[in-house]
Amino acid sequence: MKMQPKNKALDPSHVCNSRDPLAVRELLSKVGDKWSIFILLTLEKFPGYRARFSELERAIPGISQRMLTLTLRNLERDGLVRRELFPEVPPRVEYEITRLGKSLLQPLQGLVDWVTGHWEQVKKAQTLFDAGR
Amino acid sequence: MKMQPKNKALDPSHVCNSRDPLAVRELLSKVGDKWSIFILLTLEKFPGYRARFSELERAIPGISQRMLTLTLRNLERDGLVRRELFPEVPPRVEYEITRLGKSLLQPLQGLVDWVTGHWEQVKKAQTLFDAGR
DNA sequence: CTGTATCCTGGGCGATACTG
DNA sequence: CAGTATCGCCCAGGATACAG
Repeated sequence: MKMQPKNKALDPSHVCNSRDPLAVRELLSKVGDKWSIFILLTLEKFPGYRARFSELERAIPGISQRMLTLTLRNLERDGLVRRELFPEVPPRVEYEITRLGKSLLQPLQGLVDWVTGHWEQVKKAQTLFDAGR
Repeated sequence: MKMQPKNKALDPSHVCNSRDPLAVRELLSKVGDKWSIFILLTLEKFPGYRARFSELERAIPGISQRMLTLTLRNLERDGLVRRELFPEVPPRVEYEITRLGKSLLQPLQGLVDWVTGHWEQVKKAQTLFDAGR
């Protein structure tokens, strides 16, 4: 975490206090990575917000074993997901969204809704922009 | 965009239709990059949701000229930001959040609020996790 | 079944220099 | 002032093989 020098004369923090953005950026550096959203939204669809490793793997097309493990580990570390190991053979592991994780699902749903409602506009803006070179 | 094989027996899409996640992932691949959030949230603080290039540069500590240009260009392409060039010498350019962009600020504010309310818990979860190795 | 260990590549992004 | 061009580093993440 880097601290920027405090120069009152040049510091524009009276306009943008830059605390919110910093924290949100840190959140996005977690949940904004390639697979976290998929895992959270997929887990949400399972009964009891619970699924085992292999179920997630099948439910998320294109994810590699490696990235599923790593991303789940990060989500677990952030307290968004809980891991439960059943000592059987073959081993079974279940992942479940925590209360904290569920609380995050609501603002995320806000993004989902925005996309649903505005994606067309974005696409149109893009083609318009690209048309103008 | 890759299509997964359609095997009804194994396809768990009745559980997770995987359309929402795909669109949200695409959104996050834009707005979830290193600087977009900073620009949007910073622009929001300026009167009239407007600021010139150099103001943004000063208001966002650490951003390079290159990334400011590139990120602004992407936001403009997506229709989230409008660029206005005043043909003076020296040239002046102002950036303004569009209606579409403003509509995105609301779900983004949801994320900001979540961070504000839950960041402590995340940090605590992390130290707990790290303590257990 | 659920991971872990390596290797490898593409691209995001910073630093720097130059332009109208 | 507001860009564009070039170079180079780093690392997220894919492929593959192996392990408990």
